[in-house]
Amino acid sequence: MHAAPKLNAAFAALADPTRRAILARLATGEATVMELAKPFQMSQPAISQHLKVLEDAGLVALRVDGTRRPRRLAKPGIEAMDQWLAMLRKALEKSYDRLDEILAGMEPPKTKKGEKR
Amino acid sequence: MHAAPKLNAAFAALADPTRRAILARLATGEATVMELAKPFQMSQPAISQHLKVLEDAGLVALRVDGTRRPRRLAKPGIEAMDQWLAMLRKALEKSYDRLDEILAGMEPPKTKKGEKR
DNA sequence: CTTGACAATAAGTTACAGCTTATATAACTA
DNA sequence: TAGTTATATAAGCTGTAACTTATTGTCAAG
Repeated sequence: MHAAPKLNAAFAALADPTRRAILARLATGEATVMELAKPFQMSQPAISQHLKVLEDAGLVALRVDGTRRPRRLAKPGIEAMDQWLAMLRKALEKSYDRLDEILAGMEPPKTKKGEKR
Repeated sequence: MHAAPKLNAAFAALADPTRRAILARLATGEATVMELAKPFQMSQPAISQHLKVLEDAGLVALRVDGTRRPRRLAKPGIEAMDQWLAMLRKALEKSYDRLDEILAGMEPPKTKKGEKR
C-alpha cells in the first residue's frame, strides 16, 4: 500500500519554526542530530523529538551509521503536501482571470430588495 | 508592510482536515458559513472558529453581504506556503540526480577506523 | 417593530504539543 | 574493559487547540 497521505501530521510538522529550520538545513544535505541541534538553544532530546515528528509525518528519513543517525529529506511526504497545495494554487489561477478577483475589489452586486436567494 | 509570512499559522491551519475541506470547497468558489458547515456534523460556532483560524493565517478572505459573510481563498497566504515548499521541492530535484539518492539505496561508505570526522 | 435567519463571541472542558531533566542504550576509542 | 560520544526514551509541566452549549448582534422580511 502507498504510505498513506498523513497530511495532518505533515502540515502540523511544518507549523513549527524549529522543524522548518531543520528541513531547510536538510535541504542542503544529510545531517546528524548533533549537527541539527547546534543552531538552537534547545536540548538534544527536544531536537530528537522534533525529528520523530518529522519522521512520523513522512518528511524525513533515517540512515544508520555507527552511533549516528543521519537524516535526509523524504521525497514522498513532501510531494504529498506539494500536490495538495497545487489544488489551491490552480484554483487561484482560475479565479484570477475570472469573476472572484472582481468581486474582491469592487462594491458587491448586493442582493436587492425583492430578489430571492 | 507586506503582511508578514505567518507561516506557523498557515501550516497549522492546514493540519486540520476540517479546514482543508473548507479550503477545498472554497477552491470551487465563494461560500457562506452555513454552506460551509453543511457537510460536517460540527456546530456552526465550530465552523466560525475554523474560519477565524483560516483568516488569521491569511488563507481566507471575507466579504460582507447583509447578514452573510461569504468567504473566498486569499492568494498571498497560499502563495507564501507554496513558495516555502518550493525550496524543499527544489532540494529534492537537486539530490535526485546526485548523491543522496544513492546513499539511500546503497550500503553506506561507512567511516573507516583511522578516519577523522 | 417584531420575527427569524445568519453569524460571531464567551465560557468551560478535554486532549495533546512542546519543552524540560533524568536516564537508558549502543557503538566507537583508548 | 572502562570511558566517552551519539542518540533515544521516560516522566512531568504548561500552554493552547478544538470542540461544546449558551448567548448576543445584525440585517431583512413582513
